[in-house]
Amino acid sequence: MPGLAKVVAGRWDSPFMTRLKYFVDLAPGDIDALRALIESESKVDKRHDLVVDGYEYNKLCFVKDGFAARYKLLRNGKRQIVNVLVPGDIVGLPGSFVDRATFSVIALTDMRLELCSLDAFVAASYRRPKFALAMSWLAVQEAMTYAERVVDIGRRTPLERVAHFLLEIHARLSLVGRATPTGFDLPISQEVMSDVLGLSVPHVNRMLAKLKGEGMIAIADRRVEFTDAKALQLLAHFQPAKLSRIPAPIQDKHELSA
Amino acid sequence: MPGLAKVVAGRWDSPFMTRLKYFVDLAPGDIDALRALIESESKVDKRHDLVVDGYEYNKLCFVKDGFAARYKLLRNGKRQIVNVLVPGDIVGLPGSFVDRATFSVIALTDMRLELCSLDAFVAASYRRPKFALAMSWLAVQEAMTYAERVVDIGRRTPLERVAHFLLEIHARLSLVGRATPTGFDLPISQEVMSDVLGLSVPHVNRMLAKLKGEGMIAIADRRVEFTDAKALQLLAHFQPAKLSRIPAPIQDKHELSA
DNA sequence: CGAAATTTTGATCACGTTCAACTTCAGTGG
DNA sequence: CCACTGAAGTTGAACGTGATCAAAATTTCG
Repeated sequence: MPGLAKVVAGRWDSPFMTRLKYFVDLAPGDIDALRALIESESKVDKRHDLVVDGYEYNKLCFVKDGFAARYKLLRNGKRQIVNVLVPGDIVGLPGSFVDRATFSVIALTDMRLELCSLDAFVAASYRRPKFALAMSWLAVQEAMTYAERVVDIGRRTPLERVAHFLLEIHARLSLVGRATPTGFDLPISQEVMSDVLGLSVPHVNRMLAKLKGEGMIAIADRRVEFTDAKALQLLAHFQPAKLSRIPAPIQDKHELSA
Repeated sequence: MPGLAKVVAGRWDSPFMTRLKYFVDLAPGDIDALRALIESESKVDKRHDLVVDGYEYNKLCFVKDGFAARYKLLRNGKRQIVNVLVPGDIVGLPGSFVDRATFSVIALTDMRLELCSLDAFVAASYRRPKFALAMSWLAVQEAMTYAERVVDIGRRTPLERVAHFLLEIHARLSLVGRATPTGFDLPISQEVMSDVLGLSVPHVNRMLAKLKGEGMIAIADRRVEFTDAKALQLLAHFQPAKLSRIPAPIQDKHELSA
């Protein structure tokens, strides 16, 4: 709703598609097939659940717009968010691959989604193995995101954690064209951040204040600007991982598209 | 070397294969093709590196025997282990899917490995899409393991963490037949455990002592026995996630094997 | 405008780290 | 057989960080 991203979109501007193109060659036929998998679009309002812990869920559900959080609620009332979903991410990864989802997903903002059933995707994968390979790559990326968060929470100081988180979100938003080189909109509360980083709300607040005080970031109106990206990266020890490309099948060269 | 596991193996007893069978139907032809992908076997001694952070690595490398740890070393000297690899796990997941590995892997015990190049696997996947789908499922499982660890470290108490870790390893070893219903061999030091759980060594020691004191576990000679599995599961809030099966392609029914 | 959510600040305190010493045990050579 | 060595496990004391609780300030939204 806020007039932030003026995405000069093509007819079918899907952040998911944008993400795919970084590591897989998609022939026109592939793109059409992928498009055909999208059953429908839907909107979900802020604060509404997308997936509930313990229920079956079998949609892939690509995020077209908005933010969401994948989390687990513990019986002591505490909540841990394992990942913040941004445009291009898949809601049902990993939830749709198990009998009963073990994590819930909640919308942090109003969202636009593209629905796709996992069964349909798998069926398509048998005809186009490339799709299944792409799913492997996506799942690997998901795993790496989590692994990095484990390091964050386990062994980095609270200040480093906050810095690392901001850099990670920025990198992921950049991939789908939702960030400028030095800043991005971050429409999430500090409470959410604290549940991502395993800290208390007051402490997140203090760490953010410290980053501001040291001139590394500026926050205004839920927009983050890196005022000293170099220092921030040094502090957070941030090293973005780049997925390798999926090798093409060894066959007729002339079949490959430009 | 310690004469603990007398694996009465078949001709080709691969824990990796065992794991696959839980979620994918493998026809005899599939099994042969998979077998053909194994280039060679190799051994790695305890304390030796399998993957080094920052280097290219393009093998999948299935663990046949032994334990390893995937970790990251921070510049302050701290180490965070993001996952303990057990038989049936894949060393190169996710390391081989990125330009340069962002995590290192070290052998915690002497190991036996089955080598398989990622390129060969991908090539095979184009002919047998089922392989690529299986890889997706495996990567998803890896992601879920990490997600659970994030919850562990972020919001569970140290006592719960230790309990949860023991239950998780037990569940994973059970899947590949390396555990009894109530116990398993855990040939890793408390220092390793502390780096998995984001705790200090003395504190891990205290928590283990507490679990023993409350009669939930018994440890002797690097073997863990659950003396009160019920209480342990309650404490850790352990809920094992079960992968769904990969749907078969929609075609001639008679092609399916028993 | 009123109500609710969020951000900010402060004071206190418990938990888990840190550091150190000591024990235990396996392996090794005198 | 027993000292020597190094790795791993155990215990204790002191300290500091970040949680907790509480309250105020600020913003958002119905």
